[in-house]
Amino acid sequence: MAKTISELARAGEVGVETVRYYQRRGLLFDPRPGAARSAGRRHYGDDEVKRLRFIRSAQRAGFTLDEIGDLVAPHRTRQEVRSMARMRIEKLAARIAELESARTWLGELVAECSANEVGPCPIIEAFTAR
Amino acid sequence: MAKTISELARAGEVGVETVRYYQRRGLLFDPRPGAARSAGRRHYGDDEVKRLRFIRSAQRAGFTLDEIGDLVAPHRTRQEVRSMARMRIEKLAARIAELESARTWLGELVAECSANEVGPCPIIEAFTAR
DNA sequence: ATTGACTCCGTATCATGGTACGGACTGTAT
DNA sequence: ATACAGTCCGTACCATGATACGGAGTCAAT
Repeated sequence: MAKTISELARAGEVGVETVRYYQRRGLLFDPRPGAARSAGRRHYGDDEVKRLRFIRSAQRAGFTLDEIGDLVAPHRTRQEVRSMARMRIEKLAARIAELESARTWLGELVAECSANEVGPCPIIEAFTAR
Repeated sequence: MAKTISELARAGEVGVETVRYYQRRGLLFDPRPGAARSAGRRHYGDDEVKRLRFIRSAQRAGFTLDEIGDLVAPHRTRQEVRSMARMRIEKLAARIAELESARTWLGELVAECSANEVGPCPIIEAFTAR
């Protein structure tokens, strides 16, 4: 239950320096007031692991650390949080569409390039100018 | 046909400073040898526009500028270019899957949070630790 | 009791992709 | 001919998200 910083880091699949960085940014609880410390060492519980994992999930969803800071701010209402989540969902949809069209584009270039082996590569043709 | 830098930038939908940055990085042809210059001013043609647009497309597909530099390097073969493209397609697929699962995750949190208006917000619950 | 791993803290550095600034100069319109 | 916008060049700065470093202290096993 009581973890050291490196155990917390491992549990969250990040580096120790990253945990410390998140603490500096105020994203992770930093038990300064001596409460959960002993001899200068901090100790962390499952709540911290949970929060660290939340941060990573939110990052994967494309939230920036600033936005995550906003999200976990003390006085956020359910309405506010939901609206942030919904905005992110929209941006995700847009980004997914963009990546999908990029994938299609690249796929076409590859197919075209593989089709005939002679002449200039169509992919390379796509950016001629030397 | 013969464009100034700001016309090139507009055509590629980037800022002038960005064009200059790409030149510094060797991604865009920089007509230093006086050829396509007059009185210290550079001039650009459609080939440059094409290349600039290619760079932007490649970026949208997730290539880094370094990778794009590799891609447009002088002695790239068709095979090499195709293999880089295929690798990128795989990463795109992975990234798309990740974003889709993030979207699902967020969608579920929002639905859950909207379902009942009482008690703690499930989204906020997802990151408890203060 | 000594060693080796870990912790804490502050500060510095990195990678990526730009954006901004200041000064000198120049093309174009009036 | 003068003003104004645009250009060139070098260098500096920005945001984002880490990662590294050095020195001092400390815990835990041998």
